[in-house]
Amino acid sequence: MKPRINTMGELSVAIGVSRPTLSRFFQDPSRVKAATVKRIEEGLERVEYVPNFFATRMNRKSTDIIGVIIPYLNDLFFNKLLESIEFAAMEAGMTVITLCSHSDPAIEARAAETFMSMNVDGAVVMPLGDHSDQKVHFRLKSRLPFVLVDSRPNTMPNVDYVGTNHVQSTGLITEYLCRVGAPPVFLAMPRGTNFNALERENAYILKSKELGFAPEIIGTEMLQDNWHFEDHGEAALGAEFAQGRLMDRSILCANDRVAVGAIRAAARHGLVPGSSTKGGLRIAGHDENPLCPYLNPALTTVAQNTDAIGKKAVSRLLQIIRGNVEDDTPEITLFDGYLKLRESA
Amino acid sequence: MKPRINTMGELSVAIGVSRPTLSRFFQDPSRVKAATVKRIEEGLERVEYVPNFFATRMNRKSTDIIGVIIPYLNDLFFNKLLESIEFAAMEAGMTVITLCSHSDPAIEARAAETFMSMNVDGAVVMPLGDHSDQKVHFRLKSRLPFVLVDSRPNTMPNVDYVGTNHVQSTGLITEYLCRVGAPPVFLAMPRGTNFNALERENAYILKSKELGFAPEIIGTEMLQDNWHFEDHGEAALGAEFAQGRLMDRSILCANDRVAVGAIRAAARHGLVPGSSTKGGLRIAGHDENPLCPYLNPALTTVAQNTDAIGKKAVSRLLQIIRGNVEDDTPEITLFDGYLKLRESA
DNA sequence: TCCTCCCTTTTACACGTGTAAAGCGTGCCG
DNA sequence: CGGCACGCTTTACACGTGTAAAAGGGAGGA
Repeated sequence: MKPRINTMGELSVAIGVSRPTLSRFFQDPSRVKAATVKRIEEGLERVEYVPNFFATRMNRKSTDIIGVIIPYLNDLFFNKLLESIEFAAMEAGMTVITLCSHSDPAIEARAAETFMSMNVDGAVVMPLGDHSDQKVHFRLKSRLPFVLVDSRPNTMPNVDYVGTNHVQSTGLITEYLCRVGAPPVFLAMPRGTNFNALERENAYILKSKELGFAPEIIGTEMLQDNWHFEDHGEAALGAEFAQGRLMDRSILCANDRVAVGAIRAAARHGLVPGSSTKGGLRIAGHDENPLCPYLNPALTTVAQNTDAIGKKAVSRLLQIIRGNVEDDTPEITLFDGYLKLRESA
Repeated sequence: MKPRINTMGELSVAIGVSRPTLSRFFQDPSRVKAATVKRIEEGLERVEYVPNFFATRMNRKSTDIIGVIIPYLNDLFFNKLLESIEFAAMEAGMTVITLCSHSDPAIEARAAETFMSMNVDGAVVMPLGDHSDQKVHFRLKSRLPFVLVDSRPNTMPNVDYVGTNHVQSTGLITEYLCRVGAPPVFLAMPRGTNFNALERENAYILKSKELGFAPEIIGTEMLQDNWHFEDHGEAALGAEFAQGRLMDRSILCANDRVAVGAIRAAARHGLVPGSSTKGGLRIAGHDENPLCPYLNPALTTVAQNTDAIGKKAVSRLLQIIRGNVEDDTPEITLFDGYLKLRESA
């Protein structure tokens, strides 16, 4: 076992280089002459030393940390977004610390406090649908560079935001469904749960006017008492099928998890949604949840460009952090969705 | 806006309470007289102050942080495990910091260094199947309380470990499949990728000897060049179906993600695996991935007790941290799996 | 009125590293 | 050989909080 060394001071006597030089070395080796770098690196080979994370961050003007808040862990879509954010931040040399709200506004609030107490350089927040405490977001915004991602309360128009253009994305899939069959019915989320679902619903109505068909919307009420989107989709569409309705229609779901439930409802009624069957049931979703290709039938959907969203969120944050902003006008960036045609529609 | 205060020193003059008393208050209000607590709390109402996370952790003997390493983000099973760990740690008053390996041993190694530099009280690691650099785990183990979770290299028998008893769990589903139909074929993972899959394969062979049938194993070779377990399952079973084989057998898959692919392969060949069809194709998995109930058909599987595993990992870690261990014998805890009977088998 | 106990304040030092300023040694150039 | 620039060392102070020891103050009891 190598001898263990706890402080930079001990290390400096152990390898015969002054402490300030070591400090510069650990921050950026190029600030130290090559020969000295070699001597330090050889010394580190013979010894067990790790600089103290807290001590280093306490004194730097910048902590090089980006805090990310994710709403819950049981949804691969958010994990994909998180992955994209983490890679973008890694590339920029930032350390990412992720905290999860676990569907609880109180936990989200605590996470925000933790980030403030850490003096993170900036924060990326994916909110809890309608359930976030907006005071928490305002507080974060007032204290540090802050970007909202994925969804946005309509009461916060003055915050940097990166997301999907739901008018475009929902319009795209609506047009597609009209092109290959009868105009779709919209399977919504219950009221008061999810900004994105409501935006898509409105985009669907808009597109229906443009194309000249009468919008039909189901699933606006909560039939289930739990919070699983899949169960909501299954219950809402199942109720229609039970009355013999909609069995040969196109169903556009507010998101993929609702669509998963819709497909289950179809299976229970002996129906197989599909693009190949002429004039039959079709089901489409929204988001491109990673499990879409593996469903039976594989789910046709509109992909959100999670890669672009994550990259943009990080680059915008860095722009604010580094002060490369002429004015403090918040920037709203919306990426287009793109069709993912599979078996279900 | 409330006036912003940056240090405990400023706060102490602002509300007229000495700094050491404030320090005690923030660590544990019960160590301060009730009247003083009230005065401090009233003061905090009028002022904007957050204690510095780094400064507090630097000087305490204990950082109250548990570090968790998760192998990748695109698998809900690990997220479920993480959720259980986070709740258990939260209940114990610990802060959890999670870092993701993103399938890359180098990133995993960096995460381990980060935890060591943070002086976390302990670390929970879910390894990268066969791909973790074991030196990293040994290094962590030598420096701090350390528990391995979910999977374990056979070269690390002397480390605390919490997981599932695969002999029991695989035996259970094997027995079930034998009870309701012909003895199952085992759909394995390619060699050199996954300790758990191999353990289950061995458990299957063991049980086949006990029940007196000849084990049949497919999928030990990698047909796909990518790393998606689902694609492996689809390719391996699809190759059998293409030859007209196994179309009326029970298929026991090494895990649920492989089973997802197996179900896809069945669908492509016009087969519907199911428990209801007499003598027909059956497909079963292992793990109870959260998406199992939403597949078509819903996947029969053996659930790992993720809740118990997460709780035990945290409680064992706390036991080591608090020194409540008589000797340093590593503790191996294996929980039983339990059947989740659904449509597919 | 005095004593005692409890909680607070005061004072001082500690944690491990960042960072600025001044002094020193070395090698290069003319 | 003298001068200069560069990079290192030395020295000193800073960050924000933990923590220990000693001194102070107020309430309660005798």
